[in-house]
Amino acid sequence: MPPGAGRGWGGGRGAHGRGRGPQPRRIRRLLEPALLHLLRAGPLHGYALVGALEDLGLEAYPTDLSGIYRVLRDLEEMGMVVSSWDEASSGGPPRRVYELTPVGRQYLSDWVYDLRATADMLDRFLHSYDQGGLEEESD
Amino acid sequence: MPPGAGRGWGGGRGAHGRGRGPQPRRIRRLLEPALLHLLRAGPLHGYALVGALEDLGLEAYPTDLSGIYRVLRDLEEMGMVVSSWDEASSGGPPRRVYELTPVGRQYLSDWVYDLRATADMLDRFLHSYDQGGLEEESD
DNA sequence: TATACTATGTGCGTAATGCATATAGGACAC
DNA sequence: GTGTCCTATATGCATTACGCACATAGTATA
Repeated sequence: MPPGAGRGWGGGRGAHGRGRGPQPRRIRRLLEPALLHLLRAGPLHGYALVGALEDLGLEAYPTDLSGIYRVLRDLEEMGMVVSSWDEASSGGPPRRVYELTPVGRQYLSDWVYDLRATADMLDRFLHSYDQGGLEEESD
Repeated sequence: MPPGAGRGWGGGRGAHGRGRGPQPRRIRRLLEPALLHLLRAGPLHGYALVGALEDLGLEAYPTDLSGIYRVLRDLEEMGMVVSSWDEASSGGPPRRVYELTPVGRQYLSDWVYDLRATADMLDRFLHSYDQGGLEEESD
């Protein structure tokens, strides 16, 4: 049993005993840099960002729509993005389109710096695990 | 402004993220596999695990003692470790010594599998970021 | 007795976030 | 023109992870 009861925490609300609830995303607030990164390619609205996220290869991070909208509004409040209502509606309610700001670009850069440090740390840990396992493989 | 600052994480004590000072814990519950991994080398008590954690190279994850004790107790409740009071006291209150169980070893293995997936995902994201930045450097 | 170091543990507040739900425009079937 | 579905945005609620403050207690020593 993996820590999160498998990688399917987007599908079924399975049974898991203990006090361990479903294991959500591993990296905190990853949605924030992910959305900012996607907006580098051009303005997008929230609903479209879902598919873009999957294309990014974050399939292990199936995100609830509400999370995306929330993060986008937070980012706008922080000045990292600006939004406007899309005029050219294409069969549906109006879309709020988000665009990356220079400040947001820098913020993303900081995020990436941080994520690299996290990745390095992870690699060190995994390497240590592999090393430590050499003599433990008697099992 | 780094991702963690100004939102109640790193800003509390004058320190900010970006290289120095404590940073917000990026990977959820990393303490769990970290402690299990350390226990692979042999039984240890909570207080000793602090130093061991630092030696592990998780300096970016300065952990509060309470967190360690809490995780250890949770792990024991899950059957991943077993504890016993250390007889040979060495100048201080009794120590509760934790030992990895076979189930815990497997659980750690699962954790590591999961962390590798996270590391891969992170690498893909960072690579995508680097790629996407090629044409954006006009700014 | 007081202080300091070791060692374990609890209480509390908050950020992050999954899930359910609300609201509403547009398209199409009936 | 009503019902249904898809698109699209948004709010409410409960849970989890976890940092920080604090409580408890054994030992040593001044």
